[in-house]
Amino acid sequence: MTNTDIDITNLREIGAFEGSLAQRVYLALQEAILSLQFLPGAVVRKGLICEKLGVSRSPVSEAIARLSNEGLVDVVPQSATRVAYFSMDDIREGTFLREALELASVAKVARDRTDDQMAQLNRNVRLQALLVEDGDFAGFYQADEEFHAMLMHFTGYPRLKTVARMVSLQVTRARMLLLPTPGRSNETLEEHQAVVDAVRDQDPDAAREAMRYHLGQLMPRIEALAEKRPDLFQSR
Amino acid sequence: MTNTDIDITNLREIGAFEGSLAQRVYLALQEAILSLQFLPGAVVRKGLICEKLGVSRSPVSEAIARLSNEGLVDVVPQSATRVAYFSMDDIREGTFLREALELASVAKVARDRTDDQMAQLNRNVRLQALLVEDGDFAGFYQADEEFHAMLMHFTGYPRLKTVARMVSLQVTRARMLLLPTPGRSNETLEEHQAVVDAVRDQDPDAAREAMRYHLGQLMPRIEALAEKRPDLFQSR
DNA sequence: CTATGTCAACTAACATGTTAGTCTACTAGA
DNA sequence: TCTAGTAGACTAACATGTTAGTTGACATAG
Repeated sequence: MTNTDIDITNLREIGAFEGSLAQRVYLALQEAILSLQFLPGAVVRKGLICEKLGVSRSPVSEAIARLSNEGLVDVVPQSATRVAYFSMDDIREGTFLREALELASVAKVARDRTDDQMAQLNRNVRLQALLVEDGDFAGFYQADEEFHAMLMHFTGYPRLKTVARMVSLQVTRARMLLLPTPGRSNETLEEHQAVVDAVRDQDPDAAREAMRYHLGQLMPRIEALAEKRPDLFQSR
Repeated sequence: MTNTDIDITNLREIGAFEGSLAQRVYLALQEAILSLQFLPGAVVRKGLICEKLGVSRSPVSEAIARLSNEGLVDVVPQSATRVAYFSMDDIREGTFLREALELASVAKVARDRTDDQMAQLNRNVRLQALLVEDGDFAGFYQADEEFHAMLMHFTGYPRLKTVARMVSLQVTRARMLLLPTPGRSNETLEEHQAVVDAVRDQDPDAAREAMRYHLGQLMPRIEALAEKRPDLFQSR
């Protein structure tokens, strides 16, 4: 049982974010949790955060309420708040929900896509190829995220991206532990290309299957990880 | 432009709910909004709610923050909070998201179902048949909700039901305006039966299609409604 | 040495006071 | 009469004070 506090120095100043104080505190905390600068089990102290960020407890409370709602922290009423442990159950569920949304999206986009959207997808994938060639992993990661965001954007449903992000936050956090695997970028790129090909052909079923295969590559790698870092996981 | 306040008398006392004060206030307000006792465009006044429910502004603020997150109210910073208007865009998006989750769920359940789960589904559908026979619309509505909740529960993913509910809150609210249509209960029952049959046969594709057809019946009826009650809708 | 009961310290939850941004209504000018 | 500017009232957002529930350490009994 870790009884450690969070390392408050790993919290970015709220000046780096936009919106209301509550929103900025929320973003700062979320970033620290997702990037594992706040480790699972660490106690989140409102007082410390207020002091560090120079705000009162109100916006911090609202931020923590949201994080709790997303399952990134566990609140014990009248007692304490801790950074949530990883849970294979949560990750599996997040993967399922994410897949459901992502498959429905790509199928719809394959049906309804415009030529302009097709051009944007092509451009993104060609960018990915360049980044792989250069060995720019960080850049590739970002282009990867953009690829998926782009598909969701093309559905015309603005909340979709937010919902997809929310349901798979635990998965996102787990991904942070995954080191770049040799050759994986190349495979990822090919999988993305297969999705784009199916969208180009306006073949919803093929697009679904290509995306399903692509997404299916993640879970086994996370499961392998759970073996290596049991300290971060919680059976409950 | 309606400038009316909400009718505070239509708010149930928080004694009727469980959990923290914030949670109870949230449930009370959500109920009033979903049941259209609070009409779109009405101004939600914190002061009035505090007075009526006998709590301070803190729990009310947290409740409103959650409702805002779900899109049931629109908050104008430093100014006012209003009950959100209906929006066909939101409803269409909610329908899409709900369908994505529901189809993935029913397909999974069709694959993995146990005999015990099958028995529960059969029992529910038989109950529905009885309620239709008796013309008990309220009871049928509830059994309908339970049917869908049951399928999601059988996936083994506990958050699924919550997420599905959240993304389709606008749809739920719109459904409240739909009066029971003669003969529709019978059709609904048949559609549910088709889903159960496919699950019984452990045929994921058939289950998906049966569910897709079933869910597809709702949207046209809501669109018809938008014509009749333009006062509740907002183009934006 | 282990189990159990008590108590003090700490925290989330709640209440209330304060600030600053927005809307509206009124006024003045065209 | 209509527009534009302005001031005042009102509200959400934020700060701070208060309450009550949980936890965990320590002592005491078995």
